[in-house]
Amino acid sequence: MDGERSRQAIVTAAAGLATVQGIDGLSIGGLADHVGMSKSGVYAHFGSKLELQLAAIEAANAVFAAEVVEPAMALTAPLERLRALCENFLDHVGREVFPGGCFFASAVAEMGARTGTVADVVAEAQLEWMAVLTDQITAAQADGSLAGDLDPDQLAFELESALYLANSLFVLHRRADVLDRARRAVAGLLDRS
Amino acid sequence: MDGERSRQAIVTAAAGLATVQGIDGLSIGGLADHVGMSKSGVYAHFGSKLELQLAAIEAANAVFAAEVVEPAMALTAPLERLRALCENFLDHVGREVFPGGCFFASAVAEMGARTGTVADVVAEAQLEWMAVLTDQITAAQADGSLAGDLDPDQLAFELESALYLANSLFVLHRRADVLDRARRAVAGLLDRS
DNA sequence: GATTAGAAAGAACGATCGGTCGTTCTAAGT
DNA sequence: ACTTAGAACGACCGATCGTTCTTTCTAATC
Repeated sequence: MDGERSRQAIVTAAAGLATVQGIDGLSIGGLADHVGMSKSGVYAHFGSKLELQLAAIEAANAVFAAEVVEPAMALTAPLERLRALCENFLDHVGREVFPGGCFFASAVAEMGARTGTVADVVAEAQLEWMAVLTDQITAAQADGSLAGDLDPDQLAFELESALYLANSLFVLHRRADVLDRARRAVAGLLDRS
Repeated sequence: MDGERSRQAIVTAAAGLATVQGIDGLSIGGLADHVGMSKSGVYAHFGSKLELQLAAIEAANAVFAAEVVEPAMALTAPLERLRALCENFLDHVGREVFPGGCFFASAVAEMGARTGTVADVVAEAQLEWMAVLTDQITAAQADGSLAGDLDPDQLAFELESALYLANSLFVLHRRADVLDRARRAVAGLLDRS
């Protein structure tokens, strides 16, 4: 039916608005105006605000997978996958897919100190993303393209830290050069061995 | 008078609550309950919510200066100041001075994509903090304790990225080992030359 | 002791919040 | 042609939001 298409439009708009107003600050009325529908028309697609929030997270996850993870995983060499993961992330931020930058970066910052289902889902998504990085690091160590004596979790932390700060500063100051700062940091981390 | 003391208590509580609920998500009624006053009693100290938010930022800035910046600046060697700035920050986060971690980290993430006075003040505070780091880097280069050919802004970015991610992950997962990850990253950046 | 300034309380305002309900319209099934 | 399911609407609910107003209490001033 036609309902699935409008539901998708609502959920995509919700994910974008959530990067600016927050997942919690997102209002159903404002979302309805943004997609040109009535408040109850939007609400009918979800039984509660919680379900809307979870659907928005799911939509953001799909966007992130399609833009960042999957194109990198299409490569074969682990080190090249790792480079692509970082570059795809920075490119994804720079293209301003969401007005507030990476959805999960803003979600982590907003929900980090809170409890509840949304916070749990966000925390789990963050762990999964770090695991994607760590997996490729250990694989790159196994095939000899990264030094075997380094700590995979430590390297993943240092890579993610550059990506994470670049996203925040790009959104805050709207200057593209912070993305290049992150690219240089990533190159420094991966080319050292 | 006694009014200044209660105003200080309100503003300190507001800064703490803002790291969990957000500067915008902070409600005056909830803040009043938290400090054991009536809503209008709290409100009387500030003419508007905007003034309350600005006062909370000012209070957080004072806490940050007293806990992180000033103790580091009491040292004399620029490189030791730099180390102390990073360590004081991580220690400040680990002691959970604010329940949501570093006030400005959450403020940057929340206000990054928005416009208005609060967003401007937060953005300026972030620039000032980065300038504190950069100043000590260039000073350390001048006295020979850091390599002269490295880019101060790049090193400041990489240091801050470790601190910034450590703060977010500590708040999100409540695991103290991410602070040690950041300590190792900082040591790697400063001991390389 | 009367006056006064400031701190806090209490009630109420318009607006908006998440959420509910009944209705209308449309398109497919029989 | 009649029925039915689903999409969307408009009106409304109680609660809470920021904000304003008036009142009460207290402590210092003259």
